[in-house]
Amino acid sequence: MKSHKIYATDLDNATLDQFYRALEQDFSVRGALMPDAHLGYSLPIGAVIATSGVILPSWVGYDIGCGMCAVSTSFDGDQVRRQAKHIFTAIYRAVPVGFSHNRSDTPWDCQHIPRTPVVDRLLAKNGLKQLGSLGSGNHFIEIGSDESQRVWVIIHSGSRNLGHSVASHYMKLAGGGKAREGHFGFAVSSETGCRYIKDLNFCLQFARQNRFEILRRVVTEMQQHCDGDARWSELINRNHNHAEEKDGLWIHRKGATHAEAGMRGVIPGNMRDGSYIVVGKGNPQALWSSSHGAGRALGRKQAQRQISMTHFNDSMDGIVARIDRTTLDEAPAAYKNLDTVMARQKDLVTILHRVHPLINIKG
DNA sequence: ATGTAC
Repeated sequence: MKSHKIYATDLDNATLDQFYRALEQDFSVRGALMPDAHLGYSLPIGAVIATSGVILPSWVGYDIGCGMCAVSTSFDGDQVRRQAKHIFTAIYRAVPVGFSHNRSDTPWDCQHIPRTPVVDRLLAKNGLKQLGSLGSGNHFIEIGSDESQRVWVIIHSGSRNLGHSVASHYMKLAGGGKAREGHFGFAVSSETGCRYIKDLNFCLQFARQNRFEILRRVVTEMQQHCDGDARWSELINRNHNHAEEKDGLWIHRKGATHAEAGMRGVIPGNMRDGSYIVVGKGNPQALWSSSHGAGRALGRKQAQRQISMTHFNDSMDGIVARIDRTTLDEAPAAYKNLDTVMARQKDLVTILHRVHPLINIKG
């Protein structure tokens, strides 16, 4: 078996099998499985695999560049608490959530960023309308307060339909039509491989710009109700779905955060327990990575069946959030314990701050 | 993960 390190302790066989099947591929060199790992398609969520000369769209996934932004602010926590319901309502007016996007294009100077006609077509269609939209599922906006009562704004979102369309396009190309299940990739020096890498990198920038735009809108809305601003120069941005070249290998991270020594990151838990702001240790055994969250304890359907609305309501006491049947599969009880996950990755990241939610926005 | 069509 090739060199690998597993940081998860409660893995099911299906997830472990999926990881080993990926690692067995000829082009796989080394692997790591983060403490929040669970079953995905082709590669588990929370897996990191280094390959030699091959890049696989299915190992990056559909939401290319999905990730986190966080910024601390000069807002006063008590004022935010008092205005929380107003801010909550204002954000839902300013940021499209779920499947929706903006009515008009969001300005973005992206002419200089390389891309192929695949991306150009999507931009000409409605790509720029998607900038500043949140999406659905586990994507969220969190306004919270840390151990020093400092207010943070944290965003989890990705490359929306643009990234999804790019990913689908290249997965079909790689798999000859059957995109999802196999370990189909491109030689990185092939023409198609170069095209995928170019569009992948564009999508990483697009996802980052999407989070910036959401952050800008959230802070603008907060300023209608409170005094303060973001400390923009200290903005953190980390994506957890990408592939990047390092020392001649292609490192695929699918639901895993890049965590080089000194690199800051954000590890979200759930809508009640909030998020950790961390700094990487650059652990080579973990392929310079950490978890991307707490990980799900229950699948979405299972969560909808098992968790009662009463329990969900009670567990969210004191936090302004959308608490109804549409967000039940995002209830705190659907996720693993965040502190257990953090304990398993103490050799991967150092904790800088703990942010507890005041307001949570979901699609 | 994504809206609306291989």
